[in-house]
Amino acid sequence: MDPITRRKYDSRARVIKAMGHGTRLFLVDELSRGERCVCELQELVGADMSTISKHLAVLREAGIVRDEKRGNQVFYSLRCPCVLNFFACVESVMQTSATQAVELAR
Amino acid sequence: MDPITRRKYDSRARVIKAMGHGTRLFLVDELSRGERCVCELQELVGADMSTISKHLAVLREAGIVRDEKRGNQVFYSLRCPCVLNFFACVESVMQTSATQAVELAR
DNA sequence: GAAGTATTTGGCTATATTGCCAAGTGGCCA
DNA sequence: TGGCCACTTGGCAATATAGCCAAATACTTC
Repeated sequence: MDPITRRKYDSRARVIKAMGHGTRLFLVDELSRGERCVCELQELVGADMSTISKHLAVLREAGIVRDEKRGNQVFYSLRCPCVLNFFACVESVMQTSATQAVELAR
Repeated sequence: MDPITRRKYDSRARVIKAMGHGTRLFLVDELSRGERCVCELQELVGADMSTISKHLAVLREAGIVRDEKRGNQVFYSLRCPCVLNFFACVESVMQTSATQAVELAR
């Protein structure tokens, strides 16, 4: 694989990788219902606020979410709602795996 | 987040995470054009065969690809082609980021 | 300006991932 | 059986990631 191609796939992978974490996937799912401030998200996840902030930074740097400061709060929202399409596909991957596991067990 | 919910998002994330690597993304893209044996993929990527094999194992364990041994070769193919939909979304995320970067620079 | 709230950043340790080499496995053919 | 080929597995070192605490920043309100 030549360096140009490699870079192309690496940069695409960076976006996907940003979604590849349980907490961040949850954050994306929650943001699909509308913008949320960090403290609301922290409440929902139940981790340290610094942890949530760092996860949100990963999503922001990947271009998946946008942040907007209002007063002393920061509101996050989805920038590309198409990432929600991942969920359906993931479900079908897991479904297929489960189905095959059952069939193998017979 | 309660343990059940956490597990749900963690297992979904595992599938997405499997795609979150440049080489694996390339493998998926290549497999979208049809089944390939490990040595063909190795040729294309240009890494050690053991490295390719391990990447394929990650994709297989995530349920994204299937392997089939024929003779002394192992052929891999996509099990859930819906993962290809990720590409279009990733492009649009990167497009949006790039657009915004340009606008901020003005 | 001081104090309070919301968030980010720095720094650290624990853990996970990556990629190579070497060794093991299984099928094919002489 | 012996050797070869395709592939997987084990093991290791380098690097990246996760999550906590503490400290810094930013905004608001008094």
